[in-house]
Amino acid sequence: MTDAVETAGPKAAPKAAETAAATAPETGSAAPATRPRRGRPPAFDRTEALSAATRLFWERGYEATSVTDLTTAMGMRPGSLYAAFGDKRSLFEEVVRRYGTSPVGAFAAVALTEEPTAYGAFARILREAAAIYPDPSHPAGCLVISAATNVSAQDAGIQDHLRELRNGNTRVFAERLRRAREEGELPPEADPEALAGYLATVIQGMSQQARDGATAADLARTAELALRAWP
Amino acid sequence: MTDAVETAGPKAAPKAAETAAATAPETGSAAPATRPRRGRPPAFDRTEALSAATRLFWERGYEATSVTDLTTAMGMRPGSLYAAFGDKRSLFEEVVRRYGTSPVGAFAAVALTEEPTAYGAFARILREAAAIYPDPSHPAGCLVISAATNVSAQDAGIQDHLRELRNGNTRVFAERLRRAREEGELPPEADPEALAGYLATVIQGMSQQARDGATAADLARTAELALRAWP
DNA sequence: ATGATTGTTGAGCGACCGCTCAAGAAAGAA
DNA sequence: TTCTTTCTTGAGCGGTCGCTCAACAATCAT
Repeated sequence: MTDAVETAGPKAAPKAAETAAATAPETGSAAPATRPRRGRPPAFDRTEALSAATRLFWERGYEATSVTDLTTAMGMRPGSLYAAFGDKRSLFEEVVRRYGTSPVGAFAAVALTEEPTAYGAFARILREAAAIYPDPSHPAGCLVISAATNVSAQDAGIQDHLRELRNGNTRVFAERLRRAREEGELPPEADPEALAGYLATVIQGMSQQARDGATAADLARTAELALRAWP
Repeated sequence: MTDAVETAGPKAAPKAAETAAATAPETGSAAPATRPRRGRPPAFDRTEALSAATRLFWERGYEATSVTDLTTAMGMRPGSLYAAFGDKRSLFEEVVRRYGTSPVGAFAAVALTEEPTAYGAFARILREAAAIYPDPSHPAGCLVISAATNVSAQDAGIQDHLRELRNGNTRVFAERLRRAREEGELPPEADPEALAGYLATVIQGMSQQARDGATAADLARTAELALRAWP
């Protein structure tokens, strides 16, 4: 349950960060690029560091994860972290962006594009959620759903950001269901918005259930029951 | 969605607090009690203070609510708060206990005891959740579901406490559904545990949806769709 | 009156928060 | 080599965290 529509658009260079991104936009063409950078090379692997940060934010949430927690898990001192990622908030946003393009974070969008029917797509989404959310190879549930539910007033923007991602997903659901009704897959009296809200509700509930210890088998049964509401 | 079975049992006097509780267990019988206390009377109304604390914890969660936030909203200085309620954690636990006995927090337990059929009980629970969770007279959603989802390692106990309340409710759901199957209301092939998990999932999802801005009308449609999965 | 009891107050404790910065280290460029 | 560039390091900034405490205030008991 995360961004179904990946907005890799403007981005408006935050301030720092984004140093190890560009591989070779200049330098002619043929060579496989990766011309050695200029100064001292970083002592950390950016991808691994982001994975460690993702794990922490996913497990505890934004505010409950301190910069000390992050530097310890990422194996770097505060100065390096701030030079590489900007500030805590920018790091979190980069984590969320990366999560949205990962298999675990983008499974819903993938199912929507790959499945020919709406029912096929949403059945697959619910069943994959049941398998992914309690998977022990990562923290339980969905990062976008659970990482910024308890925030103080000064970090309300983070909460709003994730909320907008969630509500955006629900809108994408509704869009797909409207199309299904137009194409005759759903009966004319079906209510796409209501069905989208229901499916989002079940998915978000499944994330919470996984965090409360529900197993993949538990959630699979929930998914099958949820599908019985299909018009 | 909170404690369906109210455990007003042992309690084991925390440390401080509980001062304004006993009204008149001694002093004979007839008089309407409330014999004046001994020392200086409190300058605050305990119920009002708890309501203010409840609102804050409900809205932002346990860790995101600071003691400064609490003292400001409750109209008292730190010393008074600690003398009256113990510490922040004890205050939160008292808030949760009180929430569990309030109409908003106990509606599920009430429906389970008042409705003769399981379907009647769970239909009422879903419909009342749809009306209560987005009610603007209090913070959105359910305090037990959303007040301790993001906590640091040192407050994991709070998270565990609320999780146990949630899972306890699911067990009460399953118990009611097992009875319904035994009594023939549900077919023999029905799976009470699975149905309980599904209903808990929908309810927890509805709480999240309410916090994301879903209206009572939105959630009412979700509730009706969810009920279509009933065996 | 005086003492006992209970509650309020304001100052402030140690710990941790997010974050910064001068100094040093490791690389390519000259 | 020396310069420039990039990254790391360790110390530590101001601020907020949860919480405590001595002094004072308001009530009942005597």
